[in-house]
Amino acid sequence: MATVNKALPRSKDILLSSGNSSNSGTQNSILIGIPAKEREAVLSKASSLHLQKHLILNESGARSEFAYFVTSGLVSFLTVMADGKSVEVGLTGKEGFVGLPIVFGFETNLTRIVMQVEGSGLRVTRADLVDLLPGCPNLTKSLQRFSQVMAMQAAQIAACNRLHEVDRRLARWLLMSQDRLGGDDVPLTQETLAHMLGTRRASVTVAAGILQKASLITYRRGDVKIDNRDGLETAACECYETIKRQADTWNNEAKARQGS
Amino acid sequence: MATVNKALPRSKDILLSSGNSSNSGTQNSILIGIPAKEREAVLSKASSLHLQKHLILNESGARSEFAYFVTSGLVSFLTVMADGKSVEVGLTGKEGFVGLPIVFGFETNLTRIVMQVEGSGLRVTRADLVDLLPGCPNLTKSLQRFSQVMAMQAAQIAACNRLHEVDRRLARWLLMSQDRLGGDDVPLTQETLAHMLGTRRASVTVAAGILQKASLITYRRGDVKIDNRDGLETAACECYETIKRQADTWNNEAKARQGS
DNA sequence: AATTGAATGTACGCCAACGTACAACCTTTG
DNA sequence: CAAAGGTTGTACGTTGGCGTACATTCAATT
Repeated sequence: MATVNKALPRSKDILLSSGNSSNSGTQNSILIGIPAKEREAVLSKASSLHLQKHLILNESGARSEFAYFVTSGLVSFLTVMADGKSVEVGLTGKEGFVGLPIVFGFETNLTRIVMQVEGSGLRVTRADLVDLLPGCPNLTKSLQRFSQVMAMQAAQIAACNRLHEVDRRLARWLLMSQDRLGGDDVPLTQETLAHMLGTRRASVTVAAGILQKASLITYRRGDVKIDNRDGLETAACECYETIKRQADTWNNEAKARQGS
Repeated sequence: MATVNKALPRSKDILLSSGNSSNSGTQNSILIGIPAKEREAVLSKASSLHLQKHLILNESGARSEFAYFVTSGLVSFLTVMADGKSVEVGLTGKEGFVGLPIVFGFETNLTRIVMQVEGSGLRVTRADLVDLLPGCPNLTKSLQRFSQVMAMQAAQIAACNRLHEVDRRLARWLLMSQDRLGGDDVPLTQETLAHMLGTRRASVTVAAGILQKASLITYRRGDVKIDNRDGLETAACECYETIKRQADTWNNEAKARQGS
């Protein structure tokens, strides 16, 4: 069971570059989908950061000081209970954004937001983002729509976590993260997976064993490799498909806007 | 287990009045919190409806044709699986709104939205709402903030459904609905509660029995009465408190705006 | 008042997952 | 190379909830 959080590292961000980081922004779907003028405005205020594994972008219940346009890696939104148990309620990658409460004028963020797979992102301060938004209607709209996509994802995951077995949920999770990462391996320990699935580490071992025996995945310490994607889709619950349909709507939209 | 949905009644709405229903709008927190001019604009396009029990305001996956400003009753947002099992991912009453996808420009709504306790609401068509929003910045902002409140609620409920036992979840649910309904009885059958908690009807019977034996509630067929609210708060999981804090932020905000 | 149908109580075997513990294992570090 | 520490495998009894079935009770008709 999502063992009690033993001081997850709150490591220092590594600053890659600051100010007008012209090309790095082109990795994030949201920034890609807005007019160059708005994008430049954001980039002028953004710092390009390496976001290392287990970095907490926002602690549960804490004030959101920064917003992030994720450009690579895997970010997970966790609801954390008083006893340290946690469940993932959302997942995003280079198509995503962290800091929605700021956009909507809320102080704090209920969920803990963690880098599950290291990556990079563009960071903007709360104050800068608040200043930027009124002059960036397309960005604003894009972020609002993104918030809806994440809300729908949360609704589906909520039901999934209640109704489906660990091995199916694990399969769903692996597919979702592959979609967001690209490539076919997911560098994660079973401990971490347990936190996200809201289950015990031992249950993940068993579930992963089932998938491996079926030749769908192979894994070594801290690294899951997906061998048979189609098989994994069959092993996963219907929720994968449902969430994917939503996510695709979102992604296609971004691509469509890119043309304009 | 959330027994398979046997043709929930899709009963006819009962039209109470149409057009400029001047005073009925004052029951909904969102409408209360916006300037009179915007409120009047909405009311001029709204139909005041009685929303009977089990009325489906939006079917899972269906296109949202109408939006509703709820003025009384209890509305629940359910994620429904292919086999008919369901879990509640959100709950609202006279402080709420149905039709967020329309606000954000999405076609469909993933969740089924049902009247769990009969009430009333102001209905606006999709087209009318879309026309209204550009001229109503306060309303727009209010709806966007409401969407965030519901998203946070979904995140907490998601984790709760995974991590907490039926009787604690039931206690949480009763408290949440009492907050939204006022009074101290919740007119619901155990079958309905099962759908929302994502569990079997028989499990609800047992859980309700536990709460009744502890003198926290009494119930007869289709009606739960809350006898000891403080006791029920102790019996409930931490999620009740967490969600309430969020909801209060929202409600206080609405009240504050009312002064302006 | 009798009848009907819905709502509730309860019981059965069963199973997935729990909490816990410990051994085995691999990778890194000194 | 040995030690150390994180990662994984596995096992134990326990438990909450499942699926199902059937009996009971109540409320609303006729």
